[in-house]
Amino acid sequence: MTADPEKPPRTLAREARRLQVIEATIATLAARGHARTTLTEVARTAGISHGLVLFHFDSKEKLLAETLAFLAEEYQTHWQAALDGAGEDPADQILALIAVDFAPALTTQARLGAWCAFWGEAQSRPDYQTACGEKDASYVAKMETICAALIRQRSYPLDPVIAARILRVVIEGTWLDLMTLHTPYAVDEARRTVMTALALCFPRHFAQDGSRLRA
Amino acid sequence: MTADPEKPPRTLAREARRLQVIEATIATLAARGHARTTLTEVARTAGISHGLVLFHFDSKEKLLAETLAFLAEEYQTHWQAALDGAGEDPADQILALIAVDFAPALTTQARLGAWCAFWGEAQSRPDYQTACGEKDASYVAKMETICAALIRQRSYPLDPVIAARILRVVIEGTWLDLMTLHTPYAVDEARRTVMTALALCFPRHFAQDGSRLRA
DNA sequence: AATCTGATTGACAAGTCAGTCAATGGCGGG
DNA sequence: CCCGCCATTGACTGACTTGTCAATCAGATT
Repeated sequence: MTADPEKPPRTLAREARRLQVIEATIATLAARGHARTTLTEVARTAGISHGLVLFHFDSKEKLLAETLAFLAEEYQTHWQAALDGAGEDPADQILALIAVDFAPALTTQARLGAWCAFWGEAQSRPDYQTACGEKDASYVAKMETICAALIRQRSYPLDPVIAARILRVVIEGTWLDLMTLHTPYAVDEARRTVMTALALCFPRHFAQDGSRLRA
Repeated sequence: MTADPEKPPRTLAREARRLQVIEATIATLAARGHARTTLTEVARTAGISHGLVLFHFDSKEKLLAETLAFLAEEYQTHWQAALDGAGEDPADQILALIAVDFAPALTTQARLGAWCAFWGEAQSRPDYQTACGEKDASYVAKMETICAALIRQRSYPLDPVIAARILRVVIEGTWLDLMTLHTPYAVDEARRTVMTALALCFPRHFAQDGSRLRA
C-alpha cells in the first residue's frame, strides 16, 4: 500500500519532485514570460513552498538552466526516436522530422511559450546559447545530411546547408507566429506552410500538400 | 549661439532627451535581455539619473512600450520608403524589401537584440502583441500583394499568403540565427539564404544568387 | 515503539528595484 | 537683471525577490 492514487503524498521522491518543479517552471515561463517569472510563482504553480524549489535547485539560475536543458533534451529525444522509426529513405526521414515538430504532445502552448522566453534571453546570455546550442547543432547536422541525400537522389541545383536552414527557419518561424502573432492562424496552416516550403525545395519528391511523388 | 557641438547641454529638449533614453533602452535590452533591464542600467547607459528616465516616461512599462513602438515605426518607415523608391515592378519591390532587412543601419546588433527581447516576452504580454501587431499586419499585407502580383505575372502554382509567409519567416529566422546561434554564420550567408528562398518561390523571376531573370 | 533520514515549511535577512519628492540648476522671457 | 519654468538630481520609501535556516513532519529502518 505505497501508492495513493488520489492525493499525492506530501513528500515526493527526489526526481519526481524535480520534474514537477520543472514543469511548473515551463508553465510559468509561458504564462508570464522570463522577466516576470519568480520563484514564488513557480512554487505556487507547483503547489509547494518556494523554499522547496531552492532546496531542490539551489538557485534560480540553476533552475532555469536545468529547465532549458530538459526542454532541449526532450526535443532531441523525440526527433531522434522519430528518425529511428522512419527507415532509410531521406524523404521519409524529413517527413518524420516535420511530423515531430507539429506533434501536439511536444508543441504545447506551454512548451512553445517557454522556448520563446528562452530565445528572447539567449542573445544576451552565452550560457543559454551553449546549453541548447550543442543539441541544436546535431539537429542541424542531421537535417543537412537528409537534404544532401535528397539533392543527390534527384539532382536539385541546391546547397544542402541552405536548404536545411530554410526548412528549419520556416518551422521555427511558424512556431513563433503561433505564439506571438496578433491574430494567429491555425496549426494546420502552419503545417501547410512548412509542406509548401518542402515542396519548393524538393519538387521532384513532394507535392505542396506534403504527399509523396514517385520518381 | 544655441548649439554647442562638443558637449551636450545639461538640459536637453524634451524630444531629444526622450530619443536618447529610447536608444539607451534598446542598447540595454540587447546587452542584458529583458529580464535584467533595469531603469538604473538604462539611465547609466544614457548618462543621466534614473529619476530623469521616469520623469520623461512615467513608468518602466511605458518606457518599454514606447521603445517597442519606436522600433516598429522605424522599421515601417524604412520599408515603406524603400518601396516608394522601387517603382511598380513587384520583382523590384520585393528585392527592395529584402534589401531593407539587411541594411546595416537598421539591422544593428543592438536593434536585433532588442527585437529579440521583445519577441521573447510578447507571447505572454498581449500589449506587446497589439503594439507591433498592427504595423506588422500592414507589412504582411504588402508582402502578400507583391507575391500575388509575381504569381499572376508568371503563373506560379502557389498561394500568395503562404509564399509571403515563407519569405517573412526566412528573413526573421536568419535574423534570429544571427542573434542566438552558438556559432553564427555571416550576414552574407543570411542574405544568400533569403535569396535562395526567393528563387525557390519565384524561379522564373529570380536566380538563386538574387539576380533578375528576364521573361 | 524509538530513531534516523531527508523532504518540507515558513519566518527571516539582505539586497534590489520601481517609483516619489523636495531641492537644485540652468535657460529663456520679460 | 530678475523671475519663472522646466529639466535634473539624488536621497528616500515601500514592495518584492532571492536565498538562508531552524524547526517540523512523514516515512522507512531497526
